[in-house]
Amino acid sequence: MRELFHPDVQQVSLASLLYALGDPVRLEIARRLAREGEQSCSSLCCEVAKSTLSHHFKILREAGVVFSRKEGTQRINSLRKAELDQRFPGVMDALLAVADD
Amino acid sequence: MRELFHPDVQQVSLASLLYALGDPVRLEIARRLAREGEQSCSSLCCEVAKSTLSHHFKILREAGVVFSRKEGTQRINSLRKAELDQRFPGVMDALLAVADD
DNA sequence: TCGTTAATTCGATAAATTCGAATAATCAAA
DNA sequence: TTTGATTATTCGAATTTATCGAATTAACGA
Repeated sequence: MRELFHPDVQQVSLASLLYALGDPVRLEIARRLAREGEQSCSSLCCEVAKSTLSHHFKILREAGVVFSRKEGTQRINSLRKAELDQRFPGVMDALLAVADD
Repeated sequence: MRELFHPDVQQVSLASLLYALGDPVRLEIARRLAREGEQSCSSLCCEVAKSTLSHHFKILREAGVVFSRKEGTQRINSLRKAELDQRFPGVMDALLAVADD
């Protein structure tokens, strides 16, 4: 597995961030990473096919929402909260404070 | 022109709101409505075809972001700020405070 | 080296986006 | 009331994006 691209969050637009979070599966992933801390893709799995989940992680990663590091056969994902807070003050806190649907 | 559907904002999910705002054109429309107040579709026009703009307004409307009322041949659009604030406390304020890209 | 596990890539199908052209709705002037 | 101008929506086609299952890649451990 080659290393994955992680953008500088300063270069990410607000529209890109909202696009990444504007999907129920991706928003749920972000919420769980915020609440439960870093974890693998498979532990975050849900109702979609694993290839689709991989696609969702790619979008989250390329929007600067998550950081993924290799660990054995797994990829451990974490929310880039501090960087997002700096780039988009108050946004993630407000989003994460909204009650689940 | 028949009347348009406007959902109860209480029924709108956060993912739907973020999906609606997760497009550069639609985000710009919301920002301008917040900054400049209500206005017609055409005064908000931009780089996209008018049929595309009409589609963007439909998405914003169905996500509870904008309210559109008829006025002559125009449609006057406004941001449903108070209702959004009640449903998603702090979210719109944080988003609108982010500097333009 | 063989399995096992975890995740990505590939190829096909389904769904959404975009555009220009055509249509609809409203108003104002003749 | 009919005609023309303005504004916005709807339609149909082309492009792009999303989703799935199958195949592949990568890393580990027996």
